[in-house]
Amino acid sequence: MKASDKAYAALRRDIVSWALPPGTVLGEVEQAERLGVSRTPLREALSRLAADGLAVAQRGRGVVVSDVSLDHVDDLFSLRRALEVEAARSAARAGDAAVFEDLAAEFDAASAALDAPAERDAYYALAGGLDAAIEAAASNPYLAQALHGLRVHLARLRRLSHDAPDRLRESAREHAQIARAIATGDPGLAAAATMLHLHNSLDHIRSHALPKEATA
Amino acid sequence: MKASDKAYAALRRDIVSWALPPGTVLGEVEQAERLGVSRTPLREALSRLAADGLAVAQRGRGVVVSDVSLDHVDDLFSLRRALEVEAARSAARAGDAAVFEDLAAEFDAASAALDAPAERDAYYALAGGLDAAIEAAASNPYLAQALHGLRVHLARLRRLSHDAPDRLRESAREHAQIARAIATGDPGLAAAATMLHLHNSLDHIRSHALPKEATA
DNA sequence: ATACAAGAGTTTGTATACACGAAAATCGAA
DNA sequence: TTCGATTTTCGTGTATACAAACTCTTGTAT
Repeated sequence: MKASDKAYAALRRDIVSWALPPGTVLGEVEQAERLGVSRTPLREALSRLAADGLAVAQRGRGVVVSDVSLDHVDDLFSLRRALEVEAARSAARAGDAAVFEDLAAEFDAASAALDAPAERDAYYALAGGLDAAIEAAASNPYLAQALHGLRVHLARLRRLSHDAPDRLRESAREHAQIARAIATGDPGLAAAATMLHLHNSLDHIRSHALPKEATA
Repeated sequence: MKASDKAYAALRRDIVSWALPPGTVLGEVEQAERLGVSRTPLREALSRLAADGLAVAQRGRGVVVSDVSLDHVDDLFSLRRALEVEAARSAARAGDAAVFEDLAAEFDAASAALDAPAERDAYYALAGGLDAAIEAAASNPYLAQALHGLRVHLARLRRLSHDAPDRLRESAREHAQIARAIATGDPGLAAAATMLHLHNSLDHIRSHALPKEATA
C-alpha cells in the first residue's frame, strides 16, 4: 500500500470517528510525523480530504477539519433523498430480484433479533450491504460517486445521533420494504419506500438530537 | 496563483475542451515540462483531477484521461435530473422572486434574438447564470458540491452534441418557465419544469447524436 | 495605554534527487 | 520459430532541502 493511501485512510478514519474533531488544524509536519510518512504523500492525502469536503484549506494556516453539526442535517438529507431515491428507482428497473429478496429476508430476521446492543454493528453492516446492492444494481458510476461523497459526511453525523433499539427495529422493517419493492421491480414503489425511510430517519434524528454536544 | 492551481486549471481546461482526449496518458514529467511547473505541484493537480473523475489512476502507468462518450449520457442525465430537480425545489421555497423574474425576462429576450450563431455563447452564459442563481437560492453546500462535480462531465459531453438554433430557442423557453416557476414559489411546478427541460434536452441529444465520433 | 510597524519564527509551497517497481525488449534455449 | 527468463529502461513514489509567505510577537511612538 502506498504511503499516501495509508495517510489518507488514517486521517479519514480519524476524522470520521471524531478523533480529530472539527476545527482541528492538520499541520503538515505534525501529521507527517504522527503517521510516519513524509510530507509529500501527506500533502496528497490532505488534498484528497479537501476534495471530499472533510477538510478545508485555510489560506496561510494549513487545512482544518471541516465543520459539521446537526445544523447540516437538513441539507445532507435533502441531497440524500435526491440521490437514494434515484438509485432505488434505477435498481428497481435493473436489479436482480433474487438478490433483493434475500436481503429483505435478512432484514426480517434482523428486525426480530435486535435486542442486544452488540447486534447494532451487524445491523449497520447489513444496511451497508443493501446500499451496496442498490448501487451495484443501478450501475451508474456518476451516481455512485455522488453517493460515496455523501456517505462520508453521513458517517460523521452518526456520532451526533442516538440510535435506540426501537428505532433500529423500525428501520429494519423499512429497509425490508425497500428491498422488496426493488425485488418486485416497481420503481415508484421503491422510490416511495426509500423516501419514507429517509423521512423517518431524519425525523428520529431531529427529535432525539443530543441537546448541546456542540460543534467543538 | 499557486503553481498547483495553475496546473490544475490548465489540465482541466484541456481535458474539458478535448485538447486532451480520453485515453491520453498524463505522464508526470511530460506534463510538468509542458506546463512549466515541477512534478510536485503537478502531482497535486493530477490528484484533484482523479478526485473529479476527469482522470483515472492506472496502476504503474500513471493517470489517463477518463473515458467519456454518448454511452454515458443516460447515466449522467439520470444524476442530473435527481440533483437539479431537488435544487429547483429548494430554490422555489427559498429563492428571491425578483431575481428569477428578471432571469425569466432575459430568457424571453434571448429566445427572440437567437438567430446569429454568435449569440450561442451568450446564451450558454445566461443558462449558467440561472444555474448559479438556483444553486445560490438553494443554499445547500452539499448539493452544490455534487452539482459542480456533475457539471464538469456535462461540459465535456457538450462537444459531442450539436445545438441547433431551433433547439436553443426551445431551450430558452423552457428555462424561462423554470425561472418563472421558481419566482412563483411553487416547488412542484419548478420540479416539473426542470424535469421537462432535461427530458427534452436528453431527447435532442439522443436524436441528434453524432453518428460515429467515437470514444477516441 | 493603544495602535502601528518591523522583525523573527513557523508553516506552507516548490524543486530536485534518489529508490523502488513495473513493463518492455532482448537474448538464450527448446 | 516460439516461449521464457533476465536485464534494462522508464516512470512513479518518497524524502529532503530550499524558498516564500503569513502570522505572531515585540518594540516604539503617539
